[in-house]
Amino acid sequence: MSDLLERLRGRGWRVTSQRRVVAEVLDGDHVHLTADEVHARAAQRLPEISRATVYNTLGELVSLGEVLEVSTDGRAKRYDPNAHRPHQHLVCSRCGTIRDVHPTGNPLADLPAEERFGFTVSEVEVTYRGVCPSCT
Amino acid sequence: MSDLLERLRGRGWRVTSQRRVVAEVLDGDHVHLTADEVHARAAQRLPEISRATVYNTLGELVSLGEVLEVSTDGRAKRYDPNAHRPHQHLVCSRCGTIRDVHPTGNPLADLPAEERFGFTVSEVEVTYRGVCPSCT
DNA sequence: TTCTTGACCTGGACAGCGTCCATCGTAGGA
DNA sequence: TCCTACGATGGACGCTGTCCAGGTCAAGAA
Repeated sequence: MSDLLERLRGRGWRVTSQRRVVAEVLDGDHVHLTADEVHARAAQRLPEISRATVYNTLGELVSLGEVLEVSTDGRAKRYDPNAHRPHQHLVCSRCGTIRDVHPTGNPLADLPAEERFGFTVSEVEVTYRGVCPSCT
Repeated sequence: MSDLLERLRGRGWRVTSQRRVVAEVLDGDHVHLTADEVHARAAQRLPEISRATVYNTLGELVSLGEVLEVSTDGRAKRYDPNAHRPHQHLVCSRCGTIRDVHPTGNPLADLPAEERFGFTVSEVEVTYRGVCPSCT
């Protein structure tokens, strides 16, 4: 994640303290924070950072393909920094915990032509649901 | 869908005109209405029906397993009356149209034990995304 | 280092979706 | 027909996300 800012600077991004803090908050594995959580953590380091800036920065990171948007519960969207390794999600139905998982096989191949209704299908998103060890 | 009301009455549901209208609106194939759309259509037949009642009724139908909740876009949830035949969804990224589809294979089997992190996995949700014929 | 400027940040207003609650109405059994 | 508990109403409220006018500052130029 440290070279993320360099990559963005190379694309003409102005590197500000706000953007740096948002990028730092989104570092790590199995990170799936809501915009509000990102804002709360960013505000610990930069108390005056505004909600609008967090939303803007997250939106930019998503358009640039550096962060994925995940909505597993129909409530707040979550932001997943693990955008460069394809993966799916495993969600606990009780507590909402999310893990990145790597299924075998290619679900795109499982959709026969006669089930495509003329669509040009380009993506598949798989969400596994169950109960995590702590909630069992 | 006509026996739905009978089934619900058998479970102790009080059948009111509001619940009947909501159930009727949700009849058909490839129906994926938002709560607001359900309310608008219900109000054509029963002008005084309230938003709260529509939300309550939809929530009850979901808990009873008669209707599925689908959130494909992170915005309003959609309600799918086709709850008794397992299926997945194909969504147009441009216009948002949703089709029910039936992939081959069993995605649950594609998640190896070492990728389950101790979860008891019980469900999979697959969303295919692409561009529909009208938007091409 | 200082200057300049346009991209960026801020805070608040606003909109969409959904929930809650006190009160009123009514389905369905006695 | 009457009673009553379950359901409907609608308005207030909360959360998530967007937009905007005005103030601020990163980074290149000199």
